[in-house]
Amino acid sequence: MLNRLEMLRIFCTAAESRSFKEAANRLGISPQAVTRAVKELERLQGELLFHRNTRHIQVTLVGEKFAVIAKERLRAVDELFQTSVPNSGNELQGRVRIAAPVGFGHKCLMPALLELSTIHPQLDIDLTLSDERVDVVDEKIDIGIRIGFMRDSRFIARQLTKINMYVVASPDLINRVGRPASIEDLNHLPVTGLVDCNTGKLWPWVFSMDRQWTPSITRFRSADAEAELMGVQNGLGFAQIPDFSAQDLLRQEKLVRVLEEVEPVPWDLYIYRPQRGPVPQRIRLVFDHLVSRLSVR
Amino acid sequence: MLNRLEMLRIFCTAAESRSFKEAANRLGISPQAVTRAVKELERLQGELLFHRNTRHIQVTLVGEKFAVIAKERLRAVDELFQTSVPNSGNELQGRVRIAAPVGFGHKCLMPALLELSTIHPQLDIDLTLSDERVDVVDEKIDIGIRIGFMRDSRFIARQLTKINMYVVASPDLINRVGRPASIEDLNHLPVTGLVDCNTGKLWPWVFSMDRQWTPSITRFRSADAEAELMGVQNGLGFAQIPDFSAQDLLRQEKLVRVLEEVEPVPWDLYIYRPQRGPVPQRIRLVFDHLVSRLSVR
DNA sequence: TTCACAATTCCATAATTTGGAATAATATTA
DNA sequence: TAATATTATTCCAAATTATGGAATTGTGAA
Repeated sequence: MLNRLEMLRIFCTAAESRSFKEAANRLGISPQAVTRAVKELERLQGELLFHRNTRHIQVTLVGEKFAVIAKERLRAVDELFQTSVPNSGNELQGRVRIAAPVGFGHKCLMPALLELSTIHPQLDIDLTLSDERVDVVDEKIDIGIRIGFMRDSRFIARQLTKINMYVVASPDLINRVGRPASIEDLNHLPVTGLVDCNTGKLWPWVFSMDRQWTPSITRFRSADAEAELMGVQNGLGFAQIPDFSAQDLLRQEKLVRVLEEVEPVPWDLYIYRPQRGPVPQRIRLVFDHLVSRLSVR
Repeated sequence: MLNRLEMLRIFCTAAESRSFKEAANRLGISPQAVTRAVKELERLQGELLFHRNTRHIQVTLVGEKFAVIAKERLRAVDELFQTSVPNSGNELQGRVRIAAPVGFGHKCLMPALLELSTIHPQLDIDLTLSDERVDVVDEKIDIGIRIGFMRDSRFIARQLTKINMYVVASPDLINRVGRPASIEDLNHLPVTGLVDCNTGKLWPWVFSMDRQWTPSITRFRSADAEAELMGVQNGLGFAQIPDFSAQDLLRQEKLVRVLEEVEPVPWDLYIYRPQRGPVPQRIRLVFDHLVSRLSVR
């Protein structure tokens, strides 16, 4: 008999996804496994939980109600396996190598890792922050975090959240030079730029309908996102910043969003690790901890 | 990785048992499976949940607290798979053949089956009540209930409860002839007897330290336990009766226990079904229902 | 000191799970 | 309208996990 807990987990994830394939990706399993789990659950419940065809899925009313209860109880059981602090067994000793984008690392990842280190002092976290494309296998990384696409079946990937890209500037700057009304206006306004370490060129800004705009003349540019952000805060120019970097400053009204109507579709943030095999407990522990902490947004 | 839900179930059952072997019997699994589940749970929790050696087990304090929470959450998840009344799918249509001892059938099994029929009107219960040894496979029985021993690996067996055997008589009879002070005294007192259908002879009475006593001269004898019980109630003689038959009459002081100090160790009551394989849903449903209703004592 | 019994470990076998490949269905695009 | 791309589903061979018998070890009772 299928693992009932996993069945519920799969069902709940599918209920929050636009397709079984998406649910499968989020869980790091195959689409067939999703189909099987949902079918078996429907058989046990004696009810259809999804209306579906090859083009889209729709939770039934029964399925929605069931999902609410199931998610809660699933969480309650999962807690039984997470709340306790394990003994310092050998399995939790050892290094965990993590790679993540710089900005995300500073803003979101470090708090989660500090929390983890408090709980598990014996873990040895080896964190590589880089905006370069890091290969998990070749660089001997245990866990990676990446923005964009995960079309590589070598990895178990889970989507953590969505990353929005905002165009922002300081209020002072906007008072001085006005707000851009279109993407083209950026050509005549001071902007900062983030340098792509791989190419030495500036990252293009992305907009809705796959439009792109690359700064040519910048007031400030750097490969260091932190430095760019400082420049933006100090009125050096407009910049396109991921929401996790900008949101606190936006909340404090130290930065202002512009060109909101042409914002691009959000990018996916993934956490991934090498293809399954015997995974050390400490890797799994860190992976699961990061999934749970970084998904809450 | 082990099935976490089953791990919890095994742990909770072990926490309520005097040995891992007993827990294994109750769950219809092997003792190795219990050992494995508990060890894995201890590894995940990083705590010892049992102090144990080959002679006895003791839940730790941590284990006790964990068991309380785990049991509740396990029940909540199990409910997800039980509360709904499934559609009248083909799988719940059909006959379920059950065999049980006569007395137990009348007293305990029928109420549970009536309840089940109310919930699932489409079930077709085929109940065979007999004190003969019924072979589940040969007689095409889906579910059997048996008192005594289940040393047959052909079956999935679960212990339901313990059956005590009481020597009882009516108060009137005791007033007339006195109480027996020893097993030997029974030779000089009126007794009733239950006839073994298989052999035509009287069932022996069983006592502590594996002592047995077989009535020779009886005031009344029958293969029908109900008739024997009526005889006992009406003062025809002493009888050895299982507790499920006697307990109501004892409570109402219509019968009185004697020779309590030589009562045998309780016998196990088992529910069993043929060895696992594809088991129809309705069989499983009835089996699980009976397990849950008949274990409560 | 011996014995009986149960927890645990090991290992071969059985059962289950898995994902690639194939098939069928469906919305989108040309 | 036909072709294409994508996804749900099914099938099947391979991989992985679960299982219980046998053996070992430990422990309380006789």
